Amino acid sequence: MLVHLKNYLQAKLPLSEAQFDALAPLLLPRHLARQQVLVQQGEVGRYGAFVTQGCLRSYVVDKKGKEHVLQFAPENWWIADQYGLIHHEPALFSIDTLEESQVLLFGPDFYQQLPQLGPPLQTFFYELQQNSMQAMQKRLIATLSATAEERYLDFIRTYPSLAQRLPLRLIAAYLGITPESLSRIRKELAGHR
Amino acid sequence: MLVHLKNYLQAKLPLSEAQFDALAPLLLPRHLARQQVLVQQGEVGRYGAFVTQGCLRSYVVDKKGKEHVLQFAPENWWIADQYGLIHHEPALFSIDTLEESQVLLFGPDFYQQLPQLGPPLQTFFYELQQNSMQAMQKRLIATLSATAEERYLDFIRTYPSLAQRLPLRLIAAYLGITPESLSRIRKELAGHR
DNA sequence: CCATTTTCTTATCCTACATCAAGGCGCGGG
DNA sequence: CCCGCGCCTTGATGTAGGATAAGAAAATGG
Repeated sequence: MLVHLKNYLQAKLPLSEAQFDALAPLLLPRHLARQQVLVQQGEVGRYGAFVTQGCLRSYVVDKKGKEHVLQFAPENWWIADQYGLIHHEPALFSIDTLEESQVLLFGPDFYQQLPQLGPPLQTFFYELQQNSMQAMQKRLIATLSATAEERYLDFIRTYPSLAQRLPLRLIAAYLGITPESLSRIRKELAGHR
Repeated sequence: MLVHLKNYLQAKLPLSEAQFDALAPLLLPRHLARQQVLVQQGEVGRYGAFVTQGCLRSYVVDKKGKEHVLQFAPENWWIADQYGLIHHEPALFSIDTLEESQVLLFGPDFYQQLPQLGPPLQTFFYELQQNSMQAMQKRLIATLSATAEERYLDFIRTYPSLAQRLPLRLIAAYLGITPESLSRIRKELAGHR
């Protein structure tokens, strides 16, 4: 599965064999069944993941027991509680698999080793972080200012492959509405064609 | 006003005179009147700011003309559209002053020069960014899962000094509700004492 | 220091979405 | 084959917060 990561990286930046070989030992290939919990909200997590196959998500469970999905991570996405991992603090959210998946796990050492991996990789991960920050900002803005229907259309744009692949209750948990409401929104949208 | 920043930094990390002197030229002290726009949503911004006096905010205006506040920045806070600044891209949000303020402005060069400022400062700004990432995550989670009243209590905890200092419509724009609703919530809370 | 604008409150009515409840459909296991 | 069970839909009703309006209080600026 490491070869998958190599292809992914080489498509995005110039990367020598030596540089990739320095990165590889930090990553642990792993096969995960469906519904496996990788990080548990409130506990100190040990891993983040790069997804080569399948799909993961990060989510919180609120006091009323309701789930809220923060992020989906299908193929070629990174997912982690970066802050908790680096600072060895309890995670704000959980991470689990939605399907049988292939992942490359990394621990806190990954972030410590980053500076030694050379400028191209270091810059790449730095930008990755900035992108994720910006994505989060956009999401907050959308949550504050858009209707459920607009956010659903946004979701389809962000994760085109997932709209059909995931059960509707997960999409609803991402949008911050109930499955019933999403069902009605879909009906509404279907009618308008 | 640079001395203000120096005190702030020295309280947080070991910092030599030479290191501070390398940082100082990147910062432009500036006095701003109330309601001055520093960054305009949709335009390429030129500055971020460290606030030594007064208060700024970042916010978006949605298509219905409603304002949504992303962040407040009173004394000793940093505020910037980091992504847009670094990538010379149009800002996702605006930044303006809520009061007459003293700030230290910085441009895109600030981020370019960071690696040359030495480990303590570089690490500090790296962690600053992680904190802001985590704050954003917490905020997204709260927006998705908490009621307006809970978020108001959260706000008071996050910005104790601002609850009395800012007009209620700004707090409402931060919480994602109308001033009328916030007024009701306050009444409700006052009654329960 | 007055005129004007902004700010805050309160009341009434309205709407997007939640909650509760029931029924249909596809699907894997005995 | 049919039972049970997620999953999705649909309907009826409830509710948090929005929209609108109006008036009092406070801040701002000429």
